Amino acid sequence: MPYRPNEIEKTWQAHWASHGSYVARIRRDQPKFYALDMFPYPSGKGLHVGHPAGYTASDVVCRYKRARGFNVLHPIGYDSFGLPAEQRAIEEGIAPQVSTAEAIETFRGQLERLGYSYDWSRVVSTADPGYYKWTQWIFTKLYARGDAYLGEAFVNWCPALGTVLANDEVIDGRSERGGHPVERKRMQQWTLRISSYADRLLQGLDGIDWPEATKTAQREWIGRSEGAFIDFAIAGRDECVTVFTTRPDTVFGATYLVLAPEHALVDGITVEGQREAVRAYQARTASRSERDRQASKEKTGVDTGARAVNPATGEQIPIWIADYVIAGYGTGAIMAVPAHDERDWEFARALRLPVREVIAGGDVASAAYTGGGAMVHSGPFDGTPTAGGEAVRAVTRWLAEKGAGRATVNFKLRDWTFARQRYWGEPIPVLKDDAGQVVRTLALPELPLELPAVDEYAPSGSGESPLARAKGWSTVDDAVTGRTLRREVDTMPGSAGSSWYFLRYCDPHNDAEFCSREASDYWMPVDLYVGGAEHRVGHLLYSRMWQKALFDEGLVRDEEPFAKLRHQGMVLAETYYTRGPSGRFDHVTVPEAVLERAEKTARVRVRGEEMDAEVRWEKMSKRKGNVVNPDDVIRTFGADALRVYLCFLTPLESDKPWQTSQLEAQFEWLKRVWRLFFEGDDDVPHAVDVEASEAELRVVHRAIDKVTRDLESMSLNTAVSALHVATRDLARLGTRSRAVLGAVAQLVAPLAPHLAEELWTRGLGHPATPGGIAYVPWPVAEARWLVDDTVTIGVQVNGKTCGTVDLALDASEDAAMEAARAVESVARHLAGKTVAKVIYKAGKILNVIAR
RNA sequence: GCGAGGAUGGCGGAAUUGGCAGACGCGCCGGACUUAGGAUCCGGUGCCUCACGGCGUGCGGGUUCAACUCCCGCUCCUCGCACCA
Repeated sequence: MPYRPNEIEKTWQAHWASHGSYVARIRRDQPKFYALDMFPYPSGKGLHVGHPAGYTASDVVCRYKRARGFNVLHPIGYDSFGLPAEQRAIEEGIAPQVSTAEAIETFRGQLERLGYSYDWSRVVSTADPGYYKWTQWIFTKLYARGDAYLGEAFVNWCPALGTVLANDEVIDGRSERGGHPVERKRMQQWTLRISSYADRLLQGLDGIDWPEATKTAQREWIGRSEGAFIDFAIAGRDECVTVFTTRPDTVFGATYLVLAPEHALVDGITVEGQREAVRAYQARTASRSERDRQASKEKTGVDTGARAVNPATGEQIPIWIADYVIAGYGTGAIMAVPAHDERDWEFARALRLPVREVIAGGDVASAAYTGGGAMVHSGPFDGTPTAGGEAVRAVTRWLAEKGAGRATVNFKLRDWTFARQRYWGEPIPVLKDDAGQVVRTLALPELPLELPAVDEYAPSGSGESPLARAKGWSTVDDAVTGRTLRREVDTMPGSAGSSWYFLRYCDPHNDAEFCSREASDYWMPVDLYVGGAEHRVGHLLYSRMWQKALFDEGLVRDEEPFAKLRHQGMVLAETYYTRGPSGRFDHVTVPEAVLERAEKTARVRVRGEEMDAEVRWEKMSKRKGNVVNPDDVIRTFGADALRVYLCFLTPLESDKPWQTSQLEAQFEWLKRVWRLFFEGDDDVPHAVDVEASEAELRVVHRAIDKVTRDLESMSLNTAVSALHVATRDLARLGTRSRAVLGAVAQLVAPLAPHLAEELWTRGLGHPATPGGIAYVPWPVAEARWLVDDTVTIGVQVNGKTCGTVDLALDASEDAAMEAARAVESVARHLAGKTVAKVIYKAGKILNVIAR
């Protein structure tokens, strides 16, 4: 019988499940290996082939590590709170608990059919009360630490829908559904003080093995900058405006101040004559969406009429408001030094404000000069060079002595708004009084605080969460305080449950603790985390913060959760665009037929009509009609072929253009592997106990060596190609050696585990053990089979290759020259010339310099 | 604008870190076997050239006996961030 993946894959999946082949236990006599996949959001649409791209890579590594004697923890679960289920609840009235449970069942089946070696006994689901009990408990810890607080935050408020929208529900300043205008509205929101971890989040990056691009993204997101606060007294008032600047050395050039329009001091300091203009400008700013603000960098602003005193010069300078100053960064106020800051320069030019040069070296009349040089027009500091930071330090010290400033470090990182006005999330375990003040958080015995059943999932219309409708739930006669209190009706964001799930996997059934120290001390940190790069500053930063908070509480040993991180590329598919109403190719379509096809264009038939289309490679998504369902692929080619294909197509981190022909090619390769082990319709095994030939040993040990090195470095595509080569060569040699074929089965096992189990047992006659081939010790490459006695090296004349020659590895230079001269093409190049010099690196190259 | 990464055949990609560029696979061309084939197998395939040979890793320089690889200067692409003081 030929290779029939559907039959053998089912058999082995059942074997692994019934024997608990991949159930992980703490074993102190073995090194541990914790491989983590970013758990999926279980959407109703099921898995698409984008998920297996990363999951396969980590599974290959896990299977390899088991064979290398590691005790592997490879869990999976579901990030099951989220908007799509909530949206379905609103639209169709289906409880998210129900639709999510269904989706999880679908996902589970699909993941099982891909042959992943997950420990299915450790599945977690963030929407499960047994799980979110601990998410809530950690929240109370954060609250106790002062890391969770009620703060004011801007939300996307849509008056027409009467609801707060998530960022991804707002497109171009309008609601995704209905296209209603969306405003920025200040609301009291639970907020996590991630900013107080900024320095540690920055420093922790130095010690972890992550893609450099991701570390850079986090560093920039955190945005540390050193500088100073400088106080500018307001003329005629007791107050002062504190600004943050990284260039205190330019303070003598500060010719005006700018406050963000939202700055708290604006109303108080604005002079009567300017009040109307200031109000109008504030209103204008509030109505402009973030997007509009970004689109136009034209400098606008209004003078408040108030004056501040420059503490360096003693001069009075105007105080303006302008939207180029961001309320949320620094102090929301700047000292403008138009001579040496491009933004200030543009503003000064647009509004005819004075420019004063205080650093020599540029022509500040024509452009801001941001380079270095000697200080000028700066009183006692004239002549001080800016190089080396001396000027900054000296001026900061001087201001500090005058009581007008101090050195500081500022971060871009803003606190994390940790509340959604939504039903489908973890209830925040807090009781408040009627004034909205927090009375207490719930204690562990009161957790989980479960979501109440509601009749209606739509937002309340007042901006409150749908939980506010559940009166019986939201009002509590509290036995602890003896008062009637109100529950928090906001829920946590999707990123809550995913910020610690990797810890719960270590001890998923623990009722007494979120995760025992014993379990986390053994399994943590994660040795390999594979997931999409889109989470580089979200989930991957939040998780690091929670880990640090838990570390501070003594609840975990490690300060960093993920020792090694790798991203997988996206799976891309061809997407067809036809002409939309605008005449441009901007309308996504799924053609009935492709009639003609060029590289980037095609002639297609859509609803019986022929038309031109553009073809682009884009990320698979349901909306674009270009998704490939793994179930369909598995039905035709098997999970093993899909796994091998995903590994082979491109390096792990590169995007993967979906090509069915390449998938088929890997299926064909697996068939060739099958035929290496079985003969004829009755599957007569080839393997016999004969001594392997030297040629066979060379092939197989070379493959062992290459595949081992490639799996270590996660170079899965080249590992597959090494196996292609070995399969081809062994087929030519007609290999029957049980030992050689055994090694082949083992090398194939991480990539195509079902096939390998079949080859190992039925093909080679090994008994089927509970653990299977994954636990058979990995073969070792013997060095003597890796080197050839003879090598083919290139022969160059004057640095240009003109032939090759086969030589003993240790051949002398004379022997090499003799052999080279015997090669006709080399002789031709040497004809009529005299050899001036010979460069010979044994086993590498022979280069003859001839004149 | 800032930051990061990249550019190798018709395509996806290799190249032990300075030593035969193009492994492996797709595609294409040709062949064997076959009643048949979505069974299987073999050969060819960077470009120019009948050939000898020449040219080739985004472009221009440089270092070197030797450069995809190192150095200098550009161009283009992709992805982030985007008035962060």
